[in-house]
Amino acid sequence: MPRDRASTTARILDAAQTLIARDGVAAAGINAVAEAAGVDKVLLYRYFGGRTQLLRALARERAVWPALEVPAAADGDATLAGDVAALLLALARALRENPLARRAAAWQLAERDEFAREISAARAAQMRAIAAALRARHRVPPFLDLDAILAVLAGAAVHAALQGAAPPAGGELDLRRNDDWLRAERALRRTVEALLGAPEG
Amino acid sequence: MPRDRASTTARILDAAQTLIARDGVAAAGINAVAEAAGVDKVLLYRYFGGRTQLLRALARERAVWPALEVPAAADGDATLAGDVAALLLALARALRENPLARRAAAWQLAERDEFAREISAARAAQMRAIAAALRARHRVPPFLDLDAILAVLAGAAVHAALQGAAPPAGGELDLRRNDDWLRAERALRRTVEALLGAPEG
DNA sequence: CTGGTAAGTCACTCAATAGTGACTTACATT
DNA sequence: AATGTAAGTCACTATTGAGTGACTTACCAG
Repeated sequence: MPRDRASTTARILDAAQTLIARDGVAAAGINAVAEAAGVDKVLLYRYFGGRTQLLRALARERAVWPALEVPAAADGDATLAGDVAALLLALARALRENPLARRAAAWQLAERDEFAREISAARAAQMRAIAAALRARHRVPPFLDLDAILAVLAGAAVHAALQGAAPPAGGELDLRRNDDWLRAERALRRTVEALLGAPEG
Repeated sequence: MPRDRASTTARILDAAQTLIARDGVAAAGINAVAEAAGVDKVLLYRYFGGRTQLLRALARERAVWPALEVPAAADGDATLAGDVAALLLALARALRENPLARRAAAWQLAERDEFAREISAARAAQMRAIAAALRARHRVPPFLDLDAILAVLAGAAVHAALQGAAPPAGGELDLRRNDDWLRAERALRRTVEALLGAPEG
């Protein structure tokens, strides 16, 4: 192990990320992270200050919340319903495929510590960006409460991704299986289209 | 403290319930529960067998997942959309007002232990009951994937209730406030009506 | 009144947690 | 070559977690 602060901090963050993705945020304790990184735990305190600050650094420097391609320019073909559906499906799929983001999302729903707040902030910023982009691209009818609709439907997307990571309890959709997942996606797409004006899907 | 097994076990379950409602499932450790119940921890092992079995007993004997009034008889006035909306809103409200159920729901989304499975089972059973009741009461058009729709929209309801228990990160809806909560409820109700055929709400 | 059973108490073990103080060693600058 | 600084190592504390063995005491049946 060379004496290289930059590579050491990177390895610490990598280790924390891996542990969280595999076993959840609670599993990323100082001792566990230090051991996984192959580094003395004193260095975690020196470089980050403690567990809280380690997690904060992780939330800020790594993509703990998935980044989405927000449609930017105006596009004559695009409909509000189509854009919303595309964004929500992209969100659901990103969470489904990114264990770190999934664990972070679950943590954000369950806990109230600083890490949860950090994730909430990233999430809220993204929602704001999406809402702004949609309003820039489309004329949103004034009777549509776009913020509330986005909050509710994004919740559905997030929830589906989280639920899909857990074994189902029988009789329900098994969102780990691809066919059931597609049924859920379809339901979500149809929902958006029914709500926001529907080209046939 | 009288020598009374029944009342002791009840106090243990009460204590576990209170701790979970206040600080989450992880806070309901053997030591913490025993202390909160005013009981020696040996009794937890004697009467339940260990932490895992304690939680299982709790899941089975207390209402860890909120019970809903599922509409039973056929009612000429009832519409599918109306029934679904009513059920989803009842679910969201029940979770919003029941901290134990909220913590359980969050746990079920985040963890994979036996307690999580127990909650999933209760949840899945409820969903099955609801779907069955709806099919008994209404003719569901064959092109509607009712199971998928219920899964996605119940997810939205659950997610909203969980999100509403956490402080918001700015710029978003604050679902702890009643007016924002009502906006979300409205969005959900309109969504259901748009999807399933809409009497004006 | 006696004895067995179950309720409750006490005092531990073992492992893992966060966090700290004191030390050694590499390395770049002077 | 001397030296200060920062990287890395070692050994420790204090707390908390789950779980167990051995004890005392209340109470009910005979």
